[in-house]
Amino acid sequence: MPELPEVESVRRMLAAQIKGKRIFKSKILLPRILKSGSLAELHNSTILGIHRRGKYLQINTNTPLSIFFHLGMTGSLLWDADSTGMDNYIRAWLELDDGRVLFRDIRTFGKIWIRAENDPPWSNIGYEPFDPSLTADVIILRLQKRSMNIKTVLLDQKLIAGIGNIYASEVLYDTNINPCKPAKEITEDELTRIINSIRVISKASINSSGTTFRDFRLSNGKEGGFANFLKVYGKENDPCPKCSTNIQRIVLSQRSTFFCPICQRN
DNA sequence: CCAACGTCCTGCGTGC
DNA sequence: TGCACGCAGGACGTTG
Repeated sequence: MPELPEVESVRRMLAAQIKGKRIFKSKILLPRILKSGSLAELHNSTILGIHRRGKYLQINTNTPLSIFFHLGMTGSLLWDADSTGMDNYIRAWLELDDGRVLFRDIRTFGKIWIRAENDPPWSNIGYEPFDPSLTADVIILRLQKRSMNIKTVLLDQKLIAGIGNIYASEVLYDTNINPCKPAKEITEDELTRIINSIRVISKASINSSGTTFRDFRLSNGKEGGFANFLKVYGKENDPCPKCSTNIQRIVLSQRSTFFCPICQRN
């Protein structure tokens, strides 16, 4: 489940692999992943850069059009220099000067859009976690309108962009906040701690090239290293690193949620 | 506006 | 051993 650190890790590696190169050809193997436009519109254009917004990636070209990607659950963008990466899960590819970018996606929740550079597919997307203008005081009023538990609200991309199921659990564990706590009861001080923790954990994860829990791969096909540093996600019945109580797994809004019942009592 | 829940999809783990 | 089934979840659509 590529979240902000995973998408950012892909962005950095892929940028080094494809920046400045020309798109000669392309192929969509699974048409329903293409949500707007046509890759053919980008043939003979040059890749100028690659950007991230939340969990979205945007490849900018020397035309008014960009290619936007969302990796969904199991999507990956792979740099395939020697044409050895083709398999049954490749859903699209771009042929560049000296290799291919493969869009590989097992569960096919990923999406591609060809749209104007300044007309992205996201709407009402929330703050970037590293945006300095994101402070507790600017979103506390919106939080206080939500009766839903804080863990589920952290997954809402319209509030803060980029948090997914893994980091929502990790951040609340780091801040000793119970995932079931109604968002409206979160204090401004707690929200400040949450924002800070999102930044610290995201940065640490990016430094390890993200979390490979099962399917995530970097654009060179390798796994991210942050799974070794997860404290609670996927750790049901393992001892809490802080107090040794068994980590619990519960389901909130149909999503697995992991927490320490002692450290995160409140 | 918000919440609840279904939908999409395929590999894998479980249980009979 | 083999097969059926349920689970995993990001974003969005529908319903209330």
